[in-house]
Amino acid sequence: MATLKYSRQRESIKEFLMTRKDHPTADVVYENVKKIYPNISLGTVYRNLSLLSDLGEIQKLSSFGGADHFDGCVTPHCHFMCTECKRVLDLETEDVNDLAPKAVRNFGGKISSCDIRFFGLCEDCLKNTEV
Amino acid sequence: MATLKYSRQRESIKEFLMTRKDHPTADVVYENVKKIYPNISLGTVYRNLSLLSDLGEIQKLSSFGGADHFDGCVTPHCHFMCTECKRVLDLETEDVNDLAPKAVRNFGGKISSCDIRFFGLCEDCLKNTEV
DNA sequence: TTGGGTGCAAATCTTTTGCAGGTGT
DNA sequence: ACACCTGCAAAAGATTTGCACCCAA
Repeated sequence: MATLKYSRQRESIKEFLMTRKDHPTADVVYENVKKIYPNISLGTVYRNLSLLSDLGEIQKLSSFGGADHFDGCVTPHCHFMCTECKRVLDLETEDVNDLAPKAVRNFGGKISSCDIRFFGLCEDCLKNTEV
Repeated sequence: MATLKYSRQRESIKEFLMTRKDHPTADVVYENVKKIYPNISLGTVYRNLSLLSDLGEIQKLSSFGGADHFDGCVTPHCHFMCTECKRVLDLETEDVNDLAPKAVRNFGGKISSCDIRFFGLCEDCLKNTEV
């Protein structure tokens, strides 16, 4: 069995994610954790992001088109991606994450989670479009 | 300007997608269309899937973890992915796709679409688990 | 001591792209 | 004929993995 062992790299990766309000990609995590552990490798970052995600300590936001994004906040919440600047943001919503599964009809399987994503223009890009 | 020109390959790709209830990946599309046009290349499949998706004639379901899936049905509806067998299915639901955007609070941007995905065990995998 | 963790590099997988030649209009 | 489209292959981007060494328990 896989006994989890402490690693400063994993700790640092998780800490970094917690301090970020945006949702960095593995690459961005790598660049930043490298400031603390210059020898860390991208492979280690991927391995730990994947491990933390399996443990449910972080959330993996699979492909919004390009590279995966990672979210240090695991409370269910919706995400928004700007089709212009590609930024990924959190969204405040009523409790759609609870409601959505209840809207499902005629399904014999078992739903355990749901992921809601919105697309459109973020506030900044909307302003630029109006000009 | 890009004037659209007919191509039997594109036609065949779209036709194939319409006949499928599941949501094949580019690779599966390629393997199947090759039965009709043995010389078709994977690049052409990708180019046309991307083009059709831009035209709004098909729907691209970006990364459920691995390769993108494509859906010949463009009416808004939710999708489900089995965490066990990785199958992607359509789900019948109340009109959450209309409701979800209305649940958003304090957002200054403009939402133009939403994508709802459920995860869990499909009917078949649920049965196998119970055994 | 022992098995998990790491760095490095190579490999894999998915998708995109440049180019020369083919084809619809 | 002109512009778009195709096949092919190489390139690009993201992620995984094999291996020898390192380190926490």
